[in-house]
Amino acid sequence: MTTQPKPIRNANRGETERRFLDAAERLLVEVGYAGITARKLADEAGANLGLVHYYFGSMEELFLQVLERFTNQLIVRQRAMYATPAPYIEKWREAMGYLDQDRPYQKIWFELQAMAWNRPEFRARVARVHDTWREAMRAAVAEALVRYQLADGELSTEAWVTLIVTVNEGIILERLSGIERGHDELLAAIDKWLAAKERKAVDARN
Amino acid sequence: MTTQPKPIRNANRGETERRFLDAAERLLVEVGYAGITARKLADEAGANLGLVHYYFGSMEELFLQVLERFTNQLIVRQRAMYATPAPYIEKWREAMGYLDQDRPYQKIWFELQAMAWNRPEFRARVARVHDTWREAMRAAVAEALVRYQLADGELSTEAWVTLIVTVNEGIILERLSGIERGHDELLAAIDKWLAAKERKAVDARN
DNA sequence: GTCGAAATTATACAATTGACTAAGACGACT
DNA sequence: AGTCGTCTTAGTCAATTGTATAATTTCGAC
Repeated sequence: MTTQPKPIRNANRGETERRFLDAAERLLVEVGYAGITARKLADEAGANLGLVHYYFGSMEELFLQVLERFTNQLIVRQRAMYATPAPYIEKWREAMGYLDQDRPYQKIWFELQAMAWNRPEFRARVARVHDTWREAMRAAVAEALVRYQLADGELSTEAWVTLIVTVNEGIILERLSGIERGHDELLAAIDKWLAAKERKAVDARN
Repeated sequence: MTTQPKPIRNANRGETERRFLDAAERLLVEVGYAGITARKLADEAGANLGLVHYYFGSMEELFLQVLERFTNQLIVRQRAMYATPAPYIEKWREAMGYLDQDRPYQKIWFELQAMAWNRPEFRARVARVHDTWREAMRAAVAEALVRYQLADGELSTEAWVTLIVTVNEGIILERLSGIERGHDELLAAIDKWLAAKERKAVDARN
């Protein structure tokens, strides 16, 4: 009896699949989803065209796996960022750091979303990711509202989350079209405002 | 001597061109830019395939004209909205009305933007439209800041404009993926906040 | 009604597309 | 070394693509 609990597969399978998914992400950045063909993809992955069919069955399925893998990583990162006990301003600053550094990441994410606008199955996944993202934020924002004495203001936690998320998305969207006007100014003002709140919170604690 | 100042063209030329551009917009809503082919387009326009080449030369040129025409209309509407002497809250409410009613319009605009992410010529046009949009807003926002006693707050006019624009874009983006969570709540809170400011402004004037 | 330019149609074409298959290479096991 | 399933390759296929062109129709000016 073969004692292997699972059927042995050649070590290369996962490796090659990964190369395809990586290549797809690079091409999303370089040419956008509409410009990706099976041949370009195989070329970029340094693999044979036939493997697209062998591993994924179709381009549709491949894109779906790209979406799955990418959004999983996205969620992991978001959760890690918001789950720390650090005061909100630190999380905000980390998020703004991503906003500046991760341009390719953002291009991938928005290309996937644009693709999803016209594919119900993809849309559902994108919607779930958004929900998960908001959920990861909510506790941190709720905490911040208390810490910064905003809890009895005009905006509920849910409204604050919406405000924060949409501003972020809007900024990314504009940057994809080469628009940066006003971004730094707004973000600097928010940072300054948060810093003042944080200072006040620290003072009150002493 | 023929006294026609311009060579006579069949009356149908402009009409047919318009049918193509209209059809392209409908298809942007229905299937997205990546799903538009010359044949689908001719079919949707109720015209012959050959006319795409006859009138536009190429699909690229056709899309460019769609972008031009659409953004021109967009700018006209934005300018008209912000150029009135009405208090800011009315303009805000009108804009929020568009946000709810003009879903197809938004889909067209975002598809064109997604298309532009990977085409420098399109990107430049989109960037210019964004600038023009902000410009149209700026005066109205600056006025509002005075009227609502926010002029000496933490945010400059430019920062306020960025905030307003990005929140709008973020909301539209989320809705394209079927996400509506928190939108109404945030918008209602903003409306309430603006209404209070407006009331105060009217009272102070009496 | 005839003429000629403009508009429209039908058709053709080369190139590219996603999908598929048969044959061979590889690599871990006995 | 031999075996067997996995992986990889090269090549094929029908369908679709954007573009082009030749033939036809339309329609206002004369």
